[in-house]
Amino acid sequence: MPESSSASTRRRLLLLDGHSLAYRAFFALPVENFSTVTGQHTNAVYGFTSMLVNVLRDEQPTHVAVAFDKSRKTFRLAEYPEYKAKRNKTPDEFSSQLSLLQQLLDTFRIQHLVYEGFEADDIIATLATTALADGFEVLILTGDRDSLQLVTEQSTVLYPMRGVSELARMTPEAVEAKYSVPPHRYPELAALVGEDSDNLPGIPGVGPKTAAKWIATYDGLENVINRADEVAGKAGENLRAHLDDVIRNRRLNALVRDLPLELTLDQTTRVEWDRQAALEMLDELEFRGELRTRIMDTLAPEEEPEIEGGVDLEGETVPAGGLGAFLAGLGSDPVGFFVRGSWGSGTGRVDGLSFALTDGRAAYVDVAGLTAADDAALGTWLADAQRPKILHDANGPLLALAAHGWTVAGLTTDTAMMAYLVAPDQRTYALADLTLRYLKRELRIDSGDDQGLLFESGDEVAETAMLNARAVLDLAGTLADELADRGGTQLLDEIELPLVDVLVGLERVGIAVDADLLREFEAEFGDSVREAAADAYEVIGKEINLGSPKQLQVVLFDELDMPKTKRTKTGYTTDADALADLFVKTEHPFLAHLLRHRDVTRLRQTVEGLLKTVAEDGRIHTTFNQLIAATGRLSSTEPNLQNIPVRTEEGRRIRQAFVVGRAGGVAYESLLTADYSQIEMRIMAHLSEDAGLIEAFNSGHDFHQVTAARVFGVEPTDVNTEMRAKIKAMNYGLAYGLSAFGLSQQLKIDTGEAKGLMDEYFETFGGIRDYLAGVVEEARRTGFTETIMGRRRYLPDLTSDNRQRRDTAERMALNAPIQGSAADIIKVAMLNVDRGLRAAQMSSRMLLQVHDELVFEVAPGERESLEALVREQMAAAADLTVPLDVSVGTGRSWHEAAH
DNA sequence: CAGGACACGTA
DNA sequence: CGTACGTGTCCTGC
Repeated sequence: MPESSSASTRRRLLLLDGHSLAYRAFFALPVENFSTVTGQHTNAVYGFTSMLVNVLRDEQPTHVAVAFDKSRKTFRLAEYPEYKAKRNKTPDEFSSQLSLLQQLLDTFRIQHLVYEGFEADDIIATLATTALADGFEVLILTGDRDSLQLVTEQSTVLYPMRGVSELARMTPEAVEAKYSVPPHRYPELAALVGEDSDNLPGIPGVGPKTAAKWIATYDGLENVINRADEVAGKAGENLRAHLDDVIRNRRLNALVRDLPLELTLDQTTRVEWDRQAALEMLDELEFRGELRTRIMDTLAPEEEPEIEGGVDLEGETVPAGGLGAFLAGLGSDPVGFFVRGSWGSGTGRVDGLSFALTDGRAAYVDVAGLTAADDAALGTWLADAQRPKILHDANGPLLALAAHGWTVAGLTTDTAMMAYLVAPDQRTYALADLTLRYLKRELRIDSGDDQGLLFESGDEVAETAMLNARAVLDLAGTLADELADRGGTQLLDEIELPLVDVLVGLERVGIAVDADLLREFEAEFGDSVREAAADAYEVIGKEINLGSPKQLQVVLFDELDMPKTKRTKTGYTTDADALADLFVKTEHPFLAHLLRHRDVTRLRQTVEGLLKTVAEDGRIHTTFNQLIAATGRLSSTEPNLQNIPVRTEEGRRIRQAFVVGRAGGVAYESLLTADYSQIEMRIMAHLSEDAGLIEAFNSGHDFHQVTAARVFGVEPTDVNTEMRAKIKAMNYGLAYGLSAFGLSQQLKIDTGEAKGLMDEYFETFGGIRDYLAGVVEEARRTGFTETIMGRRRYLPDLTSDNRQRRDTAERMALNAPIQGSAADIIKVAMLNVDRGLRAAQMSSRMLLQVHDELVFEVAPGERESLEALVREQMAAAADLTVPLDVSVGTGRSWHEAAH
């Protein structure tokens, strides 16, 4: 932002030609390197933004505006039908970026404007003229040389050279030096020379040198025209022959300086950005890295936050021995509670705690300084369900507290959780981001006192902790209203919030592994990797990096001259599907060795990754993230235990290393796995109310077989393997928004046949077709999809103009209610199983959740009762029109417990 | 050294 | 040109 000292004396207006700059950027930056996951191209937006940011940073204008062309139908076209006629049709990849660019400017709160029938240049000329008359200094950033006529001592044109990073500073001297005419005569020169890009032909054989000489000799174009008879030579002849063109050129390249614009100069004053909105916009554009930093750092520095009033905190640090008295004074009002510490892998450490109350009081305690009495008092307060506590992203803090020996009751809400349920597509729910977004204030300590922080110990750690606790408290109210508006309160209170404790339990317990066996696998897979590599090298006669797609492409497509596969951004794919295809076509043994190498390398990596995470207790403690998946699923990290191989026997063996463990000197008896069979199709049957599908589930026979029989009109016993496989692929693909093309790819049949198959399927199960169409239609109308438990996912792209974005959003809309309802159901099952285990005072423990599967450790003597409990609670987790079928298996390892 | 691209594991 | 994730490697660009 402009510094206040000079803002009153120095007013500097920056004007940009949005269209010409974006157009330049479009051709300067490779479009294929700039597109979002949804396929929206962004190279023009990127290049424009980069230029804009640099100029804002380097020139520090006090005012700024961007002009765009309205359409090609300008007064110039009306006068001269050939105007800009040579210009190629604007590529669609460019046009779609203009509205995006305007959105970006809105987000950055920068004025932009168009004027029907005129070009961006004319708008700029008008604004520049007004501003100069008003004593402004003017900067014009444009890729259009016509604007050079606007250059004066107070008005400079910045003209992009080569690409988008270098700007030529066109002052009167620079114009004169480059074109040998003063700026106001530049259009006269251009009229003589012509302008290719505007399809304005000039005089044949007359370039800038000759034109400049004439203008100098005769003192301006008017005299050149009047005294054309005097001009000697061939060029003079041509001049006389093309006088009309020159006059027309001059008329057309004169910029209009007096458009009746509604925008006043005052309105172009730079205003501070909404940081959060800017960040969201950059997220949407997938602008990361350097440009993002440059934008945020130079133009929306955190030093100047948009604060709506400070926060009054009456802070204190609780002295040693005084915690009991402090906590007693908290009463039963909700407390914003913040835990300073670290956590992960099923454990953690608490360094400090802070509390914030609605009356403005706040306090911080350092855990290292606690007396035994403090510790006990804190334990009592934490465990008291009648003392309401609000946490932000409670999972980690609860792990840390638990590691200290404290258990928490009375967690009434979780601010990160609420933000997730309100908008599950967000990338993070960091406290500072939410504070900015929902409370419109920055979460930070200011060196000044403008936050109204009354606490002045200079202890930044304590202050920060208290501010955080206060932010949590304040956010809770705002987010609770927001969530209630979206109908998510029950989902929070009855499912997500109680689930936190269950997940903390799973993470703390972990799952036992046989590390020795893992090491054996590591060695074994390592041997296989070396063998496969050696075999591969032998075939091609040299050693390359088999893990490098780039090197593989050289070998496969250049040296071995194999047929090209599907394109990727950087070349041709070498994925397993493509390699398998190539093998069918070429039978080249290199491919077999390469595929083998891929497989065993992958398995070795998986095993190595697991070994690295085995804790001292001989168990692996994954972290279940509850706030990641937009559909409501959990995710698992460090390590991801939801993607342990199972499809191939070789990979499945890794599951032998996940074994039954022991606790408190007692060996558990086995692992038990329980999973829902075809839960997504059952949800589909329930939601679509398709009679045929419901009947298929109630028949008790093999689901894919029964549905295949219906589609093909045969008896179930007459369904062959191929028919079943096709319908199975359909069944699975339905919930993903499968296309005929996708189905044909998967089944390796032609698209016509796949189309026929889909038609036949939808003919048979018309309820499904109607349901799927209805889901998308309703989501487009309401803006969101909803699961059976009321979990919403907002999909604004359903109304996008961009086909690819819209199609993607439609598939998300098809999938979200199905996948999300399945997530709801297994979460309810986890809660009920957990309650059941505690109610029956059983020692068996839940260990893992893998989307439709739960894994348990069976305490001695509890196998039957556990199986009964799990079956009952999983089946009863939702009341659907079809039964929820649960299959159970036990064994001493995850592998053996398969069924 | 960070981060994009690619590949691939699961439901 | 099928949804939802997490992780490892290679390799480019700062």
